[in-house]
Amino acid sequence: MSNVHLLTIWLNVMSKSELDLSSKEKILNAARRVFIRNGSSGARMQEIADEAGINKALLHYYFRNKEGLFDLVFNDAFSEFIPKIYSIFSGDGSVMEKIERYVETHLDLLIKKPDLPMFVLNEMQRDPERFFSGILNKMPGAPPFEFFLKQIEEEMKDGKIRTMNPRDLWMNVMSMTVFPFIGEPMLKKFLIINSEEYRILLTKRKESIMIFIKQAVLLPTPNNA
Amino acid sequence: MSNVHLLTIWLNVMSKSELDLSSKEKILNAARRVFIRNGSSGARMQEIADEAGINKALLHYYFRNKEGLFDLVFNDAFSEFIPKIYSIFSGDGSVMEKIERYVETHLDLLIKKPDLPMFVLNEMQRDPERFFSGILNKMPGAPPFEFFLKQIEEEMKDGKIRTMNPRDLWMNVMSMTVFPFIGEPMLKKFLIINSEEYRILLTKRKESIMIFIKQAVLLPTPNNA
DNA sequence: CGTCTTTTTAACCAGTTGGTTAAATTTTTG
DNA sequence: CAAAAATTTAACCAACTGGTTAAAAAGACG
Repeated sequence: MSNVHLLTIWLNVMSKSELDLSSKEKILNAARRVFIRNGSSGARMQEIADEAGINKALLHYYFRNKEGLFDLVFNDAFSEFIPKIYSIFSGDGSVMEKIERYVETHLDLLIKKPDLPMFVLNEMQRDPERFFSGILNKMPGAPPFEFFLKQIEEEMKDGKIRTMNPRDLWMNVMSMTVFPFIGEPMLKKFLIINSEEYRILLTKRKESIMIFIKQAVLLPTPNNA
Repeated sequence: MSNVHLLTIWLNVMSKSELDLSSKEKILNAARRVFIRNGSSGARMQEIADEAGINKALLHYYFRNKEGLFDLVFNDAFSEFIPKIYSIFSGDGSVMEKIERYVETHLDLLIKKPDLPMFVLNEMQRDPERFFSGILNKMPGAPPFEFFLKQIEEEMKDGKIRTMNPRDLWMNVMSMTVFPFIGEPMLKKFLIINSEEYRILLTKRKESIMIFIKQAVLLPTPNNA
């Protein structure tokens, strides 16, 4: 009863004082790492507390329960990604320019947080609804996906890019961008390289992917030299 | 003490009478589904028993513990995949022929068991050693990966395929083949299609991928028409 | 029918885990 | 300094979970 009231007050204070410095963020970062490492059910609250350098009581002092903590971490994973995707695909530019901007943006983000896609896709497959009821439909404006698909079709009709199923094109682009961060252990075995060499490969990935896509998709321009 | 002995006898009997009909296989299939659905730590023995249509006692009657059951399921996932990969990449044929055989083979397998890659890659990232100490190094003969990488380099020198980092090529091929089975929930949202349409897309994927790769990689043959 | 294996029932247990609580202690802050 | 907030300590609990056990019941089989 009074518990709920105290919580409300506390939440207001917290969101107002944008200076959530150490402890709360330490916990969130620790939680992300532990959730990624062990999965949502494999993660232990004690482990999160240890990793954050605090104790379990304080953990529950800031975050009511495991589920809530997980949701926060999960939505955080999209808070950076989705808005960027929206702005890229709904903005100006040719199909190839948008693809290039997407590859660059997503790659930069994933190199900073390589464990994210495994975490996100894993939990998304476990509960797809969470994705739908999360950030995705809280974005302002219509999703740019339909618009972008039509744009692809138009450029195909105009002979700017090779004719193919637009969805296959998009699938290929996203696959080549994201999969290396998911299949790392297997790919390292197949490609016979260690973690260092793998990271170097990822660094050069943007150019590699774009050349590959352009060769596959771009038609030799007939008008100018 | 006598427990171990009984177990040994029981194992022999079991492996000899290759007629493990219903119950054992029912359990294994159920286990795979539950492990995929909930992850290794999220899976409950009771749930596996329920899904298999038997009870927990019988489950432990056939499989000592959760860990052993999981290992069986995990290795089963590779028992079909790895040998095929080995035979494709160590066999005869041009780079493009091998890529085509790989895409076709892996795609066929994944369409039958779409949940497998998420399961495998997930647990592989959690414990990469298991993969190394599993089927991979129990295969006869040297791994064909190094050989295939060299074959790619040779064909590039010979001007048969476009020059690029062979590892990037392999990475792209594998990404486009596997990722659609991992990113389904997200891709369905982005591509604005339902599960049925998505499955149709996957069916036509082999041709789509191969055309894409050929355009990206194949040089126009200079000698013949 | 009698024997052997499979399967069920049902109770039980020890360890783990998420979560609580209350008091003490420390840090911050006005 | 004094009040308030943050953090720790430590004990505790209910629920769940993997796993065991023993006896009974149901099938399979010669």
